[in-house]
Amino acid sequence: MARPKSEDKRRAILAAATQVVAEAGLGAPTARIAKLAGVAEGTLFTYFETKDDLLNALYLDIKDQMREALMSTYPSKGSVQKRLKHIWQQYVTWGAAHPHARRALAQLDVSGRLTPKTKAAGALGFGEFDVLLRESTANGTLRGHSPAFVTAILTALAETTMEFMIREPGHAERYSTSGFEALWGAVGAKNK
Amino acid sequence: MARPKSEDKRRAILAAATQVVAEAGLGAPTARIAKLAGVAEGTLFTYFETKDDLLNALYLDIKDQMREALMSTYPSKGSVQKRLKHIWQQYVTWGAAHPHARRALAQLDVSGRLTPKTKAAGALGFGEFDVLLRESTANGTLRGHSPAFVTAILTALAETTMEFMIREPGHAERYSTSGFEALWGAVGAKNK
Amino acid sequence: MARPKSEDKRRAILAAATQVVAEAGLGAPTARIAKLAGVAEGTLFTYFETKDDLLNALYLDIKDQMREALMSTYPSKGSVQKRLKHIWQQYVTWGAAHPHARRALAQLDVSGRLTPKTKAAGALGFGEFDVLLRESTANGTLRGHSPAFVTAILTALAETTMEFMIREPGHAERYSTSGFEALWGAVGAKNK
Amino acid sequence: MARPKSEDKRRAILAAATQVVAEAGLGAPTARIAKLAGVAEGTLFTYFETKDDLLNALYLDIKDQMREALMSTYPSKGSVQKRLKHIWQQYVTWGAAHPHARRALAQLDVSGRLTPKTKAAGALGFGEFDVLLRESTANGTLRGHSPAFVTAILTALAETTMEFMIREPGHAERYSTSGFEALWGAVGAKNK
DNA sequence: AATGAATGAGAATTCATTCAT
DNA sequence: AATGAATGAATTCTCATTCAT
Repeated sequence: MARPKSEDKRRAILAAATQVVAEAGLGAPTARIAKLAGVAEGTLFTYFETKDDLLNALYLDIKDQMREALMSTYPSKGSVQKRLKHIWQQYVTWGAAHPHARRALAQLDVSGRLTPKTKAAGALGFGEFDVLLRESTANGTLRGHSPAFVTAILTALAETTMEFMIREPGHAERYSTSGFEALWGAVGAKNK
Repeated sequence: MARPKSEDKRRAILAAATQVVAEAGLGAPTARIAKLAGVAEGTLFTYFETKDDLLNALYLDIKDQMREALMSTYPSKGSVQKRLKHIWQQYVTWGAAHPHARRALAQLDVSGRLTPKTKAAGALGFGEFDVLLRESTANGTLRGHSPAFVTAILTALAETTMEFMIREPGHAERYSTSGFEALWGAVGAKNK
Repeated sequence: MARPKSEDKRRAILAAATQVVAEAGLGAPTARIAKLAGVAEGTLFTYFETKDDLLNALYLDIKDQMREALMSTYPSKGSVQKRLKHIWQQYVTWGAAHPHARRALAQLDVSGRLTPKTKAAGALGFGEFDVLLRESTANGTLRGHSPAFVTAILTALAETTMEFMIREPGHAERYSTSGFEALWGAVGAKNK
Repeated sequence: MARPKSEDKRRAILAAATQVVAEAGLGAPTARIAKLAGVAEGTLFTYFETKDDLLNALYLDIKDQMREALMSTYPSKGSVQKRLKHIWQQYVTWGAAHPHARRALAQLDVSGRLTPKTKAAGALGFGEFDVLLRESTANGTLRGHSPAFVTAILTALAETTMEFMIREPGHAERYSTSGFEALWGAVGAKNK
């Protein structure tokens, strides 16, 4: 066989795309991405047929990284609050540490260039966390909200929190804590 | 002297831009905006020197509309919760009723094409609401968060809530209520 | 109104396209056509939306010129042979005088880039000549061939003749005469 | 020594090229030809150094097939008309049976990508037919036209005839006959 | 001021050809 | 020899902006 497609190159292109999209938006030239990735302009298209394909793959890739960060050390046991807190911690830590990924994700999310399939695949696979949500929302530990609404609130508050953590790194720790308190106040069972 | 610039045309362009940006993103051609506004391609540029100028003006314009919706009937008196709830109600009602404006705003917010000046001006001018925030965060009625953080949380939860209100119009009322409860749980003083 | 579209520019583009297509085939860059026409690359596309549109317009334009050359002095009276000879003379004279147009036409004809509509429109409008053909093929003056077949034969022999006229300009006259004799022998009523 | 080049592959590439060029013109990607031929993209270039080389080889190959069809059963004896008719029959039968080859040939002929050498080689080698032409044109049996002109007329009328045979297969036989009558009328000695 | 044609610098993508495997 | 990934110049078309009318 001839040279096989290189996983390294694929990763380099995705990494470059993350940065370039974060910095310059979805209008960023594929040429710039290719250059930053260290491949020829045409090579990008042997790995991703079109720019939209690249964008969709990028979305899934970032979601994968995020999922890995959130779920790999997820504790199956412990109170709802404890498990939720774990997710929260991992999430904001990851997000604050990967501003490019976060920003690219934000652009992609509102872009209208993701296929329904991509959106669906991106949402999937948070496994045990989904279980936690379904159970807790059902039995009232997380009020009576729907799991989707709770996830959306979690995401929204986490994004907000990360924003502040990045803006004021000195107070990152404090924001993370405040953020979680806000989340728990928002969705945790009403205290008597 | 020649004809003075027409305020009508300016408004038509902004309205068209709102819709086009909402539907097609920031990459949407100025020609499309001009056409929808019913003016010539070149005319757009006598009202806004560059596309970025238009985008910045659009951001401020939508923020203005939002402000008008939130603040025009703002009650100076009443409990913190009551006044906050008023803001909330106006906000999500406006947002659910103006999906184009909301979507355009979301695109603009993450675009990197707004000048710091525009961002600042957009945040300003919520007048009495700012006072409420500053006082309440100071005296503990709204926990100890900074006013900026509280505003960000409010915005984030409201956006999330609107999303669901638009997606499931039949349950709009319920989402609005749940959303406010979440907000109050998140930022209201800790119930003993 | 602003600058109106210029008929001169349209003609310049078509003329340039004729030459460039004749010389370099249908793969010829639009940039080269624009340059030869003395307009900017983008301008070409304000006159013809796509390259295919240009090609179709070019086909019709050349056909128009041809039609003009063949039919403008067409004699309504006279024998079938006389009228056919007139067409022949005009045709080969025009063709030998416009080698670029002829060559471009040949490329377009076999290209598969002409719409059925264009092909149909190009064939139309040879008016009185069509009448001549229909009548003469019906009454046997032109054997029993169908009008379409006779036209095709006429075209094929004319093309061949022009080829030789251009290749050996010194014998142009003689080829034209020989060509017509061949045509008349091919399609004229069988001599007793 | 490494594997010798395979004649099978060479033929597969030429066959694929015939079809692809017929269907998509000379602009057709070499990759598509290679794929249809069942070889790798790069392999095509070990058999033909450049695309133009392939195109020139293709032209000669199709001409060879044609020659084979026309000349293999050529009767050395018989009247001029009889021998000419044999050529005609073989020609239009072959052409109607190989539309791809015919169409590819037409594209190549007007393409400007054939070298003079190729054009010359393609015209050569019709052996005894050339003899027939030279003698008959000289002694007046085929009027006084030059052999080249007669060949061109033959080709032109045959192409036209084939077009109609393919378009209306039900009348193929009739067109073949009519076509030859036209040819004989065109070039046969003037009937007294 | 209003118009829309004109401009030309990109943009995404294609493709003949090369070359590592 | 065979493969197909890699290359980057070339291509068609778009679009913000300018400018003649």
